[in-house]
Amino acid sequence: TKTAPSKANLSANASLTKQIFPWMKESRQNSKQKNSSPSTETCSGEKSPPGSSASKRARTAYTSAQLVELEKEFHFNRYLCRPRRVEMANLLNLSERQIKIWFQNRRMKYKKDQKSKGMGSSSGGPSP
Amino acid sequence: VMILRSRFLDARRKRRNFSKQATEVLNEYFYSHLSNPYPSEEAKEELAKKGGITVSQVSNWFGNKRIRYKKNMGKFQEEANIYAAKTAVDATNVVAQGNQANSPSTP
DNA sequence: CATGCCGATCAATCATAGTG
DNA sequence: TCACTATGATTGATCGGCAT
Repeated sequence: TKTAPSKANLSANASLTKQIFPWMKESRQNSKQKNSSPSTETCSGEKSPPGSSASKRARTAYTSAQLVELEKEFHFNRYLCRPRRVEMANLLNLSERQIKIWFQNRRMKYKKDQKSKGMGSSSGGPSP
Repeated sequence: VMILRSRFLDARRKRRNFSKQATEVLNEYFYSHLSNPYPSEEAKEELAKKGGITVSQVSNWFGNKRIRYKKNMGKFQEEANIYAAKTAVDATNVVAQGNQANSPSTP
């Protein structure tokens, strides 16, 4: 509570506060990051994996309209070709990178769903 | 904003908290591997079996646990001590274990 | 050497269950 | 009955590895 920043200063281990293992540290965006610099980039403008400077990785909430289009396209093709990706990007006002990532995540979700549906005997579990 | 509330029919609606048994098994593993709380796929399957939940649920649990633990370690102190006492595995140096009996430096 | 995909995670957020 | 917290699930986006 109280948006106390408290970046966790181990403050020694008064009682038995184990330790601060690496995974507990500020993770992500730490090791390295590729950045675009050359000219001819495949993707549209969006080419600066965050980390250091601008465009922080904000969880842009896609509108239902965008999701409907993406979902529709996914049912048509689980994989997108370059040209199509460009179209979608302009149509939905999203970067090619975002479209690519959305499809990637969607495929993973699809695979997960297929798995859960594969099992479950006749009268599956969650049936009230 | 209001345009996005189309999530009113999401799947994450009806949620049930895990059984005491499941929570027990998960916490036991988490705190006994606090140095590296990343169970392998096999370990997840075993935890899922012991807790009577799915592997995905085990993954979700560890994902949430890790983030929430590091976000506010102080809040879990008590819990940590309780489970830390139960098990001992905690191999802060599972990797070091190998070289200890051999060459100290990494070739 | 660049680009796309996969698998695992992260991190923010949603929606509900619990608690006082 | 209500505010606030605890917690399971969803998902946009990143990281490392591998294939093309």
